[in-house]
Amino acid sequence: MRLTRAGEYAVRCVLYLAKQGRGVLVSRKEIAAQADIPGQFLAKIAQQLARQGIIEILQGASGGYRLLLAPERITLLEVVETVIGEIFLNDCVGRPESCPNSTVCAVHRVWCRTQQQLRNSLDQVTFADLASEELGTPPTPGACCAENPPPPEKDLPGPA
Amino acid sequence: MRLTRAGEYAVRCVLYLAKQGRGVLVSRKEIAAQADIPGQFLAKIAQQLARQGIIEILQGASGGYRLLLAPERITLLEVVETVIGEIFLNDCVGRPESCPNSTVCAVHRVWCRTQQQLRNSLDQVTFADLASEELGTPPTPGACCAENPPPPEKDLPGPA
DNA sequence: TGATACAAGATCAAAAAAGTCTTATTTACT
DNA sequence: AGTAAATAAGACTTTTTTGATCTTGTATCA
Repeated sequence: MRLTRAGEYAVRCVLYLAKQGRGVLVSRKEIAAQADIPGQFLAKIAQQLARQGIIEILQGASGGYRLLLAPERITLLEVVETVIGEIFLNDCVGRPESCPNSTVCAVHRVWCRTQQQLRNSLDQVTFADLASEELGTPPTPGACCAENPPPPEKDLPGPA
Repeated sequence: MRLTRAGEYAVRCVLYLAKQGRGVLVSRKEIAAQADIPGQFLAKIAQQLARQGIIEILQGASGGYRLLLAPERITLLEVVETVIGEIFLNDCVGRPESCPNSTVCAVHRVWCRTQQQLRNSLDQVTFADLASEELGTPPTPGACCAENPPPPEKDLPGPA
């Protein structure tokens, strides 16, 4: 139930490229070193990103990768799903046949709805947002998790 | 990036018990058969649910499981997290040390926020909702995924 | 034409998930 | 008390997924 390493690497890669600016050629070696990604692994991820049209790969000596699209047009969802496939919270959502009664199943509907919500959220964040936020604004102290505690624990009466 | 089978089974188990009514004793065998869960696997899952105080386990001949709480007080999130642990969309959220610059990282903040949103959504669905919806209301034709298509594909200009 | 850089698929290793097995304990019934 | 029926608990096994590397091949520049 979490992002895979490949997904994380893809995000790092695109973010690094976004920071350099669209169209700027960067060697795989540099990205791997700077973003802390195993070189060969990055190669495979990059190929997926290229197939998706997000980056362009230049071969040959002094080859490398560069961002093909404007960072404003690349969303977090896009990059993540390019690498890990469409996000499914539950098998039954992705493969209806795995759940014979999915049309009747109330739980099924909840998963569908929640999943869409999640995907929409990720689809609203662009790499322009991410890059600028990271270059400019300082940490925005406490804008993160600490301020968004998990839903309050239900006050269970405790095991009888 | 999806619910594990154990999580799915836990939901099925609790839902089945919720349909029978709170406090009604049901044998593990029956649950396993009706909800299509491997018996031994169910045993382990049930133990976790019991530890959490959601169900009660009765041993001995004519033993079985029963719902300890009112279905209105059990949320989908609770059941799921009881079995698979707290939901993390990304490693860096769960273990800040795995991402040295999490305070600066814009992506990190997005994951945090989105994760909270997801968890909140699941926390708002109770098993009373699920059970009643399944017993009463018919399929609500097309209230599901089909009506909630994935975020429109960004119109990528395609690989140059 | 050789050195450098990426491509692409095969392969390997480690981790997680899914399920099973075995032994022990608890309870009901006779 | 003794036996059968039910679950407990943890070890163990198998399968799948993930993460990463290796190898061979192709493209480009000097």
